[in-house]
Amino acid sequence: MTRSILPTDRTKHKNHRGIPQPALRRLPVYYRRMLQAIEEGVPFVSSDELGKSAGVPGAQVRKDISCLSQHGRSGVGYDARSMASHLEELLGLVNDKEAVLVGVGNLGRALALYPGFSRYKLQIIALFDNNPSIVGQTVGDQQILPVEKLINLAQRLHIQVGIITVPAEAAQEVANTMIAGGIKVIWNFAPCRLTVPGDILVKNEDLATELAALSHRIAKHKVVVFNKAEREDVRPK
Amino acid sequence: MTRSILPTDRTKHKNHRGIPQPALRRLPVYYRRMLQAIEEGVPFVSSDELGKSAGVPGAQVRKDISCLSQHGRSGVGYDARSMASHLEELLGLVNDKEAVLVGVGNLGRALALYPGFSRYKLQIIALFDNNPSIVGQTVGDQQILPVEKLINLAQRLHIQVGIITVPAEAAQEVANTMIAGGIKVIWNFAPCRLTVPGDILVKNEDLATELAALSHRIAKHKVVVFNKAEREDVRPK
DNA sequence: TAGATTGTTAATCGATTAACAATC
DNA sequence: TAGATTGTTAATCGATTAACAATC
Repeated sequence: MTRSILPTDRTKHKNHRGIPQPALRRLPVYYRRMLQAIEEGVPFVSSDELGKSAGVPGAQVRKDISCLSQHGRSGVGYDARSMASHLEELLGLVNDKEAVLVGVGNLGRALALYPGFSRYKLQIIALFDNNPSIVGQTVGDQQILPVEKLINLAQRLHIQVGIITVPAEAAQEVANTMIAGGIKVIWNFAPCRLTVPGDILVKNEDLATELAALSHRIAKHKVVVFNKAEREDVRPK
Repeated sequence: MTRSILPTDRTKHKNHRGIPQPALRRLPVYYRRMLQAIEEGVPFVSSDELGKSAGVPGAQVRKDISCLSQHGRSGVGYDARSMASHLEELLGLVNDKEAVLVGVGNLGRALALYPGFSRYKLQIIALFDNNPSIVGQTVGDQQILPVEKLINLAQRLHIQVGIITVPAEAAQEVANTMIAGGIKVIWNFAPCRLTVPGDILVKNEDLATELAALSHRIAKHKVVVFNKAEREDVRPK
């Protein structure tokens, strides 16, 4: 009888990585639905109702919420107020998150001025660019600073988040600079993968890739619609 | 013996919905990697190499590519040129896709000027807004038109794609207008779900939701990093 | 031939959905 | 009590990974 501390150990690490990704992406949708309910003065929302906002069945919603330490009331639904504040906590929407943004082109400008961010407590506290002709300009009420000042500023203010909105070619170098400045989370809008140390969290937001995938579906979509019409034509009576 | 044309028919509709979503989102990444190889003059790329760009193992890449009608060469890899042009075809990057954009705020402006789109043959051929103070202005070389002109223009030019970059409150109405203009694919950047007929394809690009999910991971991330450091401190020797 | 890498099958993993007793 | 809706288990579905014979 060999004592085995080998892969044979099949303990299900149920919350090994916490909430599963797909569920995590639905929670903000539930959160918004709850805010809506509160605004409308509706005190409870059912799982089916929540499911409609996210495009999933009620069973999925109940599963998602079951990994929270939050409970609904049988026959009634989920308490909008308590669920909303619980989700706020869980999603970290109550924590201030300070960010710097590098690359003040059109996209950078748009993000710097996007009102949705401050609602979720993401504050872009400094803008950087390496183009001398725009350094010194202001966006909103913020001056654009030269990239050379990034490391020092990020370190001094213990910035957590860096947003990259430069062209793909420059993205890796900007990432390196951010990391040198102690930034731990990078939100990358450049269409490329970044190489980073293991303790850095990178979230890619790649519009070009999204468009390429969408493009396929557009082509496909036309065919489907066409076939549908064809079938209707052919159908007797 | 009953002839059954019922749900009992378990034919595996392998390509029922064509390429699985997750694979579809990786293909553009492979495509970009192939372009890079071509540029570098490297004629073949292996599945492991492709996997690195997408952050998946080589086996996954081979699986993904196996649903294309494209084949690699054992012991060598995939031909960069032939694979690139095949992916271009499959993803519909060769087809011209004409789009209109409604909501010329900062984000709309950024998208209208985004160079990545034209590379994939998405052409934004008209910009609309309902704010009289910006109607008539130009962005790039395009005039901003009043929304009232959308239906007519979309119908006349058989526009396929509509891009929504208005605030959440206005998004549904804009979507309705687009649909009335015969638009079949909607790329929605407003943080809300749209209600549309079944033959309309909606792709949501919801930055606020992404941020909320990211926010959770930021909070989580700090804990993980902290624990790691803790463990290192505690470790003997 | 020897070495590398494919295409594919089978095993694993994880997420979605259906169903229903428990509960308000 | 009757009706509605939860929380959870079991069944299903689909995607990822491992492994390896076939092939260049």
